[in-house]
Amino acid sequence: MRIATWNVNSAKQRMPRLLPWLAERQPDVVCLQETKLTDAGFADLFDGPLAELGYEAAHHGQGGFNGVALLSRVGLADVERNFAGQPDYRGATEARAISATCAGVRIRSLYVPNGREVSSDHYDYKLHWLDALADAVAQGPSDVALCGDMNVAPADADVFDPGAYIGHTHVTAPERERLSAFGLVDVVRARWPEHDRLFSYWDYRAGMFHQDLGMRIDLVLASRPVADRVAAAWVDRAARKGKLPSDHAPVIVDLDEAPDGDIGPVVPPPSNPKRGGRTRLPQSRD
DNA sequence: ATGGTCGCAGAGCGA
Repeated sequence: MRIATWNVNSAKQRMPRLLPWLAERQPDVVCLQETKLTDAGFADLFDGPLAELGYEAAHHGQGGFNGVALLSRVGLADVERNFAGQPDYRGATEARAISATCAGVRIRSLYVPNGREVSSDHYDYKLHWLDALADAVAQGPSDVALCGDMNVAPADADVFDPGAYIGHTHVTAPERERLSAFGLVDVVRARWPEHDRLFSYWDYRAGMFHQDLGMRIDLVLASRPVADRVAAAWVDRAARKGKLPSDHAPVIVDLDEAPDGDIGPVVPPPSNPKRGGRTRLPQSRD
């Protein structure tokens, strides 16, 4: 099963990139963020084309800002908008989370609040939002993947220059502690532990993408049973190139088949016949 | 090239 997550920065503007990308990459489950559409607006634009490509879709939007969606061609059960205990911002619930069960995995498409400035009310909102999400995830099923724009770079290797971010959001200890507190596996980092160029977001301004001056803030955080199935995990940089790109690239994760509980106990292989003494490798006799 | 990137909205703000 292939899972992808992509902050598209307006699904309407990204439609000419998104639909061909789906056809090319063939993800089974797609988490979208920043659709910037109402549910009706998303349905009008995407229901037809997505059905054509074989996807069911669930969208949670408000129009203008935020907006998240889940696309699936392997089932989309128990769709949940927001999450239990999700905090409001200045009295309003924002469209930043949608969840569903797809092929046995609880998938959450998340757009974590930006935080704007350290010591702003938006930063406090971000930390509370992550705390509440951790509580909700802890109450949920054991096979889970949090996918989306976390607006936190987990480590210094996840920004192009740690010095450039001193005093900024996305890299502070409280934000990073919130990510760790999920107790989940950052599957792209786990797959590429030494890489320092795994960025998923580059500012549109000043040729940042061209110079590869980015951040890795789009993550797939998986519970151990799901992380143990990861066969591939990568950032699809090609989707950030060319005309009318989002400022984020998609993250793609391939999972092997879930272990099947119905096949019974594994039968041990027959033991090797005794040969008397140590087994020897074939010797060349030239 | 006297701007500087987008998107939403239809001015300035959010990212």
